[in-house]
Amino acid sequence: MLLTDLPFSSIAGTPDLEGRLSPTACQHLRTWLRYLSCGRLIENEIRSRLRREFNTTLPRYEVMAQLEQFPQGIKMSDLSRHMMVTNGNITGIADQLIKEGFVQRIKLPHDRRSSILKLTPKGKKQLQAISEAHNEWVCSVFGQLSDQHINAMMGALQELKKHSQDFTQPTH
Amino acid sequence: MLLTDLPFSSIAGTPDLEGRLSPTACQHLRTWLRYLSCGRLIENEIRSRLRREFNTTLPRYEVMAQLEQFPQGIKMSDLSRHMMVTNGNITGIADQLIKEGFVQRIKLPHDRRSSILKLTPKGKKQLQAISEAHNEWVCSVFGQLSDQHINAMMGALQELKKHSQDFTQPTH
DNA sequence: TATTGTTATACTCTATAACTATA
DNA sequence: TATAGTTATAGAGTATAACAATA
Repeated sequence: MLLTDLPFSSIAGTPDLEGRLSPTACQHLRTWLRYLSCGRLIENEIRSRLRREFNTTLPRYEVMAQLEQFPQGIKMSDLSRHMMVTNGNITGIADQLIKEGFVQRIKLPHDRRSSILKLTPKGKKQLQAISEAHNEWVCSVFGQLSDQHINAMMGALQELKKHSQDFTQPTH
Repeated sequence: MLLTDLPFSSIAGTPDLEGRLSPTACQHLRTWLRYLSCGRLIENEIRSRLRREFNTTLPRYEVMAQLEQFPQGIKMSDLSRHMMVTNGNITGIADQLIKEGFVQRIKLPHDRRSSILKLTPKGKKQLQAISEAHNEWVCSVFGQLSDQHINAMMGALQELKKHSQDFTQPTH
C-alpha cells in the first residue's frame, strides 16, 4: 500500500509539481493521487479480510458474485469478456473455485467446445456469507460519509466513468 | 480489469442486493463498486502506458517520484515505511532502478548497516519525462470533470481518507 | 537484543502465445 | 477459418521468514 501518509503530495512529487503545473492541473493530479491512495487502502484491507476470514481472494469473490447474476450459468468466454480478463485467467480461477466445491463446470451438449460455469449450492451459501461481510465492511467506511458527500461522489464518479472509458479506448 | 461494462451492479451482484440491503447500504456499495471500477480502469491504462512508452512500472515510477522528494537521499527502511511496503520489495525495486542507472545506493559511513537511495542525474531526467506524460494523462481524464465535480470529489475524498484509515487500523 | 538490508521462497494475478478440439 | 477452452510461460507484485552484519 502506498501514498497514504503524505498530506497531499505523493507519487508525482506534488511539491515540485506545484511550481511547474498550472493550479488546475495540479488540482487534478492531487485528486487522482488521493483517489488512488484511498482506493488502495480500502481495497487492500478488503483483500486481507477476505483472505483472513474466508480464505479467498478478491478475484475469486468477484467471479462468484458474477456467477450469482447468471443462475442458469454463463459461458466461460462470455465471463472473460464480461470481466475483461483473458480466457486463461478464467480457467485458472474457475479451477480453484471448482476444487473448493463452490462452482461447477458443465459441458454444453450442442457446442462441445463450450462449457458453462455455475455456483453450486455450497458456493451460493459461501457467497452469501462473504457478501454479507463484504457489504458490512464497505458500509463501515462509506457509511461514515454524509449523504451530501456520497451523492457528490456518486455524481462525480458517473462523469469520471465516461471519461475514463474514453481514456482507455482512445480514438485513433 | 473488471466491472466496467455493467451499469450499476458488479462484484457483489447489486440486483440481488437491492432486495436484501437497505437503500442506503446499497448506495454505499454502489459507490464503492463504481469507485473501484473507475480507479482500476485509469490505473491499468496508466500502467500500460508506463510500460509501453517508458518501459517502466507504476511501483518503479512511484519509488522514483518519492526519491525526488528527498534530494539528499532517503534510507531504504524509511522509504519502505513511507511507502508501506516491506523491506524486501524496496530492495527488489531499487535493484532494478540501479541496474537501469536511474538510482544510486550510497552506504552510510556512520551506520554501516544502512544505505540511502538517490536519483542519479539520468534518473532525474527520466523522472521528469515520465512525470510530464503522467500528468498529461491524468489531466486528460480529470480535466474533463467540471470544477464542481472536482471540488466535490476532493471534499469527499478528504473525508473518505480519514475513514479508510480507521478501517485499516481498527481500534482493538 | 533490535535494526538494516538481502535473499529465498511462495503465492496470486495477469498477459501472451501455442495448442486442441470443435464449429 | 474462427471460436472455446487449456496449458505453458513469464513477469509483476506481494508477504513471510531466515539470515548476516551492525548497532
